[in-house]
Amino acid sequence: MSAQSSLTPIDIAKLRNACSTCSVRELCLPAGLDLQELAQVDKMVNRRRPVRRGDYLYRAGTELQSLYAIRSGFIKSAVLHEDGREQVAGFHMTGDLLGLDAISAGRHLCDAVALEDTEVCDIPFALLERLAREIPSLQSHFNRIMSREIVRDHGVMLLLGSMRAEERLAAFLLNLSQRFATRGYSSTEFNLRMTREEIGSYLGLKLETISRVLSRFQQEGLIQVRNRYLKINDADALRRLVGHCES
Amino acid sequence: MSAQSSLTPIDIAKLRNACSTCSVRELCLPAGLDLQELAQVDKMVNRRRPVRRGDYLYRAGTELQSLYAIRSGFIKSAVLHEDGREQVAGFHMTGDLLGLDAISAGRHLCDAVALEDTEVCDIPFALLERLAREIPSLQSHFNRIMSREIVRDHGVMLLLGSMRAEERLAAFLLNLSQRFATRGYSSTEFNLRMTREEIGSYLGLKLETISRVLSRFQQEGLIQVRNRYLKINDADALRRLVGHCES
DNA sequence: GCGGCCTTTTGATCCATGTCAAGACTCGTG
DNA sequence: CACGAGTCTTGACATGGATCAAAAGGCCGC
Repeated sequence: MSAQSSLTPIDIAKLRNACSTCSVRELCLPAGLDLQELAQVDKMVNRRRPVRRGDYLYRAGTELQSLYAIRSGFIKSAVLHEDGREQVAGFHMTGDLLGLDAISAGRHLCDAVALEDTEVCDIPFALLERLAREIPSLQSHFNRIMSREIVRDHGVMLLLGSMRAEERLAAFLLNLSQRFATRGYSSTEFNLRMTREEIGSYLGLKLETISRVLSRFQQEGLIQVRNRYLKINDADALRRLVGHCES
Repeated sequence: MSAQSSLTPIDIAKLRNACSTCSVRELCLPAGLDLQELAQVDKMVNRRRPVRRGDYLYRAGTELQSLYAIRSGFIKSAVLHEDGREQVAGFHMTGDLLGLDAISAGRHLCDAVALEDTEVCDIPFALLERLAREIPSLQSHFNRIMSREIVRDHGVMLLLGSMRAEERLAAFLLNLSQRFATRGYSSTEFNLRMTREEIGSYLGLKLETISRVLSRFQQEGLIQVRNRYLKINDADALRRLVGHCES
């Protein structure tokens, strides 16, 4: 199916570059593209865009133009209630693909805000659909990405529906830890990019509860926290806390 | 793109039949298929399968073979914790497509159990992917279905994360009501297919709470309940209760 | 039609988390 | 360097929903 075996080292380097520089390894690396396909993908994803801390990547209600792959940085997505409350739907980091929920209605249903200076790759959705039509493995991979998002959401539902505050926060920290590890950063030491309030919103808890539970974890020696800095001392203990509920 | 204009009345009848009899109007109706495509879809979806009340459609851990479109009946999907607790992830009725979360890992991650005698259409996933490759509008539609599932999940997350018991139950009843209406049934009078415990699991509440809130709604004249029978007297009041949080 | 099991209702009490409030810390800016 | 806004911590108290318990009602097989 693929002409992968005919790739020269230069092609491979180019491919690797196209993927890693644009954080679409998520999207194209496992797809097994040939040279021509590569050129197409190259064209598609070579539209970088910086988003400064506090700026919106997109807002609820706007038309879906592109999906966005995070090249670097940190973004939260959130739905806004009419009464001003906001519910954080997810935190996204390097390599994550944003905007999937907009495909359904053709317009975004949540806001995406950068929590630190961020660079994304702009992936025009129409172009992606067209390309995926021509490159079956790309389509197949895209299906899996969508499905993975559904699985992730089910995990959050489980967390919100059946875990207590301590369990939720432990699960959250472990999840962050693991995602940093996957990206080559320390799994035990990192800076939170979000406020206690945002964590609380995501976990269905109030900011005071987040603060209290973090303090308790620290007292018990499981972690060290100071403001946004966080160090995990005893990941196993956290895992035991989460106990029977893995997402 | 499509040869739709060349369809004879007979073809159209056949198409309508293929769709309505198998509850894949969800999947194929909006796709604008031509005759040959129709034949292919026909082949794909003409595998019906009955599932008796209490039986599993699939179990967590089993390999993904097919997606399932519900032709009639009622199915719950649930993830099982190691400790035996279960978390209901969704209730599904006629026309719904099940199994999307399995695409990610190639195996099912939750159980699907029939809450009443049910008939589903078996849609081999490999075949669906192949067909979608040949019929762009089918692929496009499938993307939207996946996205819609993500949107639905976000709605549940919002409900679990930021609504109180009364609001959750009101939202749940309105959602059921609306889905029955869409399918041509009464929006105000229907039988619940699930136990209080299952509702509670879905909404992140205990069965006693469900029972109590239902009783309270009844006292206030919003609904009438007797066992599984439910009648909505004042949908507007329920909507006001849910207030600012629409999913 | 009876007996047993599952589901539902309702009451009493408890507890985890929310709410309210005060003060401390942090960081960016004038 | 001081100020002020935003963020975080901690305490006291309130409360929604969980838990425990008992009894009633419905359903199914015999």
